[in-house]
Amino acid sequence: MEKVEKPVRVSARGAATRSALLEAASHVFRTVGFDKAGVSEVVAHAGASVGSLYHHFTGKADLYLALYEEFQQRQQDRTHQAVVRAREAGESDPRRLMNIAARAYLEGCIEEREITRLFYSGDSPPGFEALMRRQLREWTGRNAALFRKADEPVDEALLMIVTGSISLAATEVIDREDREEARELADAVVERLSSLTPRTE
Amino acid sequence: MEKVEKPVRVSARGAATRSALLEAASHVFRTVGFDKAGVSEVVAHAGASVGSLYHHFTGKADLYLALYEEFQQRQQDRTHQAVVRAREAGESDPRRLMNIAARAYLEGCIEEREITRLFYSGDSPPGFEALMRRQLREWTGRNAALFRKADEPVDEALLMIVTGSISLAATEVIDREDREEARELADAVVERLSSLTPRTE
DNA sequence: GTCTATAGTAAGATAGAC
DNA sequence: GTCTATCTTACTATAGAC
Repeated sequence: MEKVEKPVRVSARGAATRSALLEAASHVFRTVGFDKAGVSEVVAHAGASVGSLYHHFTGKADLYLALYEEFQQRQQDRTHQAVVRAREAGESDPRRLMNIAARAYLEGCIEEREITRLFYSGDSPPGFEALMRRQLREWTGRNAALFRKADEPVDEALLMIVTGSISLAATEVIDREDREEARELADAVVERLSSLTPRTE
Repeated sequence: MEKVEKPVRVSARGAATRSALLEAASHVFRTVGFDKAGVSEVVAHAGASVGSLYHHFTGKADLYLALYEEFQQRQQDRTHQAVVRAREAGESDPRRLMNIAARAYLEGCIEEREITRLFYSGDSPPGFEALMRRQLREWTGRNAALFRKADEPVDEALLMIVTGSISLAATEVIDREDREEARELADAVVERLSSLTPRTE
């Protein structure tokens, strides 16, 4: 089966409107939350109209999901690059690589904490929680791959512990106003995890 | 300031209606989800009317929250009793007690997995996610108290790891159709956690 | 005090002109 | 591609019978 190319937007005006809508949605959602946010507020901030919004997106929820997809892509790039760099530096232990990826993910949350708060707030369109759970499982899958790549047996329970810990840590670090404080917390959790992971049974 | 007694419902018919509404809401929410569920569907299943609903509850969200409060109370009873029983059996190690409480919580999720799925689905009224996070922090606080009670320093990172792991484990065990399989998963995670917790640094 | 029937209201979604 | 005006849906509130 062949991958169908997504129709690339060519109109300069169209792209600008779409971009402005995303920017406005990001601002409004972060300010008043997804549920309370009105479509009219978003288009007002974007200097566009309701009809425009429904031309570029299928609705309010779609706008939210587009913001999340962009964020998720950036996060995946960050963690992927961190692992690649570590590998190039000679690291090959799957547990260490997993922790490096986890730390990079948390760093991304801290750097983009404003928008991250939105996604972890629970104020999201219906079905978003399920989407996040799927992504979390994919992440677990990629971590399992690190073990297989190193010809080590996959420690399912450990994967769940690491994944769960990082999820909770993410919600905690974005609550810290001071970024340095947030980094200390992230370091502490990852450090503690890495001090636990070497254990074999 | 004085605690005001909640007015106890005296009318037999009223109590029955309220009960029927909760039962119906539980069924409808689990079937079609909170968002998609209509107030009219709920009252139809309950054999009541919309006005009745608004007499007993402030709205659809209140109905959901009432169901959650009942669930949460049962869960707290379970974990509390598990800890009390363990203490009576001579257990005093805060790490073991924490794990016993965690296992009891997961057992409750498995026993009531249908309703638990609803609360962990993310399809909830606005603000519910924030409520769950508060409760999670309270749980962490009670675990911290176990350490203080035993005159041991509180290991913050460990608390976060245990809390995060159990949260994720909860979402996983309720997905298992087979309860025995779910119990094995719960055992594995708690087992792995307890094999890690004795570590001191 | 409890319920039925009905109206109000707000906001997301759509149609069709430009 | 963009916009204005309109529609629809479903939660919310209330009047009044029992």
